[in-house]
Amino acid sequence: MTLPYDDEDPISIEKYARTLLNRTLREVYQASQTYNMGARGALGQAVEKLHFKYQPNNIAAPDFPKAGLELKVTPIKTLKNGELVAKERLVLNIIDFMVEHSKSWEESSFWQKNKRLLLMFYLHHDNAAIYDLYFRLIGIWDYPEKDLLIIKNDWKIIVNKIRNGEAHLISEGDTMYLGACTKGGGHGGDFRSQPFSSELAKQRAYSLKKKYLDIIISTWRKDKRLNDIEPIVKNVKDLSNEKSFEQLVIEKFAPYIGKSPTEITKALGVKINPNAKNFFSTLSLRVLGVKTKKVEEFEKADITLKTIRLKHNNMPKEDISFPYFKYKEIVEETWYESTFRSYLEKKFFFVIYKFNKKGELRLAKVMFWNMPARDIDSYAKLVWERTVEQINNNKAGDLPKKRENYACHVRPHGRNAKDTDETPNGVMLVKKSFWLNSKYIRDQILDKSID
DNA sequence: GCATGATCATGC
DNA sequence: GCATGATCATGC
Repeated sequence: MTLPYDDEDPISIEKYARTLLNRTLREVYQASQTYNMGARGALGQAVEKLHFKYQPNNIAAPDFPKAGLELKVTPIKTLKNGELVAKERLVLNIIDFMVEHSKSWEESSFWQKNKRLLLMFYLHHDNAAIYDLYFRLIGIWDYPEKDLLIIKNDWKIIVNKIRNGEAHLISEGDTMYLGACTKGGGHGGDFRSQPFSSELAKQRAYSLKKKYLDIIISTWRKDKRLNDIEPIVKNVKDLSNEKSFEQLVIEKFAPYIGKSPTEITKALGVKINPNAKNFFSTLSLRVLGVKTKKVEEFEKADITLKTIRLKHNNMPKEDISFPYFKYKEIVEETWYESTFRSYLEKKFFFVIYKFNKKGELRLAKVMFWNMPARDIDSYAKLVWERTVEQINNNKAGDLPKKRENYACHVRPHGRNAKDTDETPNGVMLVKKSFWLNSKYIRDQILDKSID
């Protein structure tokens, strides 16, 4: 059968893909309802069959092997402020723990299949048949060289966990752009064996983080929000196989360890209002050489920059809060797919200051941190489950306290006591959220380098 | 000195 | 007006 495009030529394929831009499959193909409408991935399969005229496959090579292109059909949505963002992460191929560990980067299943993506973003609609969804952005995505260095390092982190017999301890927070997300069995229910440990590990697939997709979308749309974002890595040569992004960032702070915020400001030769509430975060941005409000790499990797001030006994002055939860929504969640768990799987960048004996603040240390998978599925899980149980038992007024759990607790988090939310039992109660305990944070950051 | 409850400041 | 991150106040 003659194809309506040249399957050896990526540009021809991209051009042909774009004929679906701002259209639906039904408009183009008068599609019947033959295919499974609701199934996940059904639209992708329909695009392969109806539009590209090939049978969906399950091979290790890209979908268009001769052109070296992997086709991905993935949803976007519009936020209340009109911004267009990815609806979810982009799930790529499943990782075969038994095989992947023996591969080099070049031979890896990720690189073999996904080195060049043909992305077709469609606008998500809750109740629409797959034939009635509109394609809004279509194009080939070539990872910028700088991104590729970070992705390559991400891949090493994932594979090293397998090599260390820790496939069961992989967390999306371990990596920056390339994640290893759970796949199958209701997300986290499908277990596989791993080569260097007898522990079963959740089946995982490579994925591109949602925030990484957001930047692809913004880039293609030339969104204004890109003006607020500036990269730390100005030049590809800033990174190498020997120097990861994290190391580069830590090096940028190294000259200022032991210095006061004022001294750092002076040394940088910048003017920042020391009374502004965002003084510390602005100072960190300037140390990183970023003049705008946001760091590109942090945005794409969904890394939260947090300033922590340690008291003289190394205890952080404050606990770390998360957004409040809605009582009626949290009881409908499962732990594994809970909002709280998704917050905990993110990476943090801690800029840690410490009060010295005279009560003066000095930069003590910077570090990237994400909550170890073990802690997430033990301490945090217990607190979350107890919280749901109490709310369900009409005891939303008595949720896990700080002394009850080593890592986290629940406490009010509204504008004031009158800022309330309705419980499943119809009672109005002050808004609450999960918090990470200062003591737990202390133990996570404690190191001989702080004294 | 810490746990707990409460509120502030900022930005959208 | 509200969400969110940051911080304060009180009492044990």
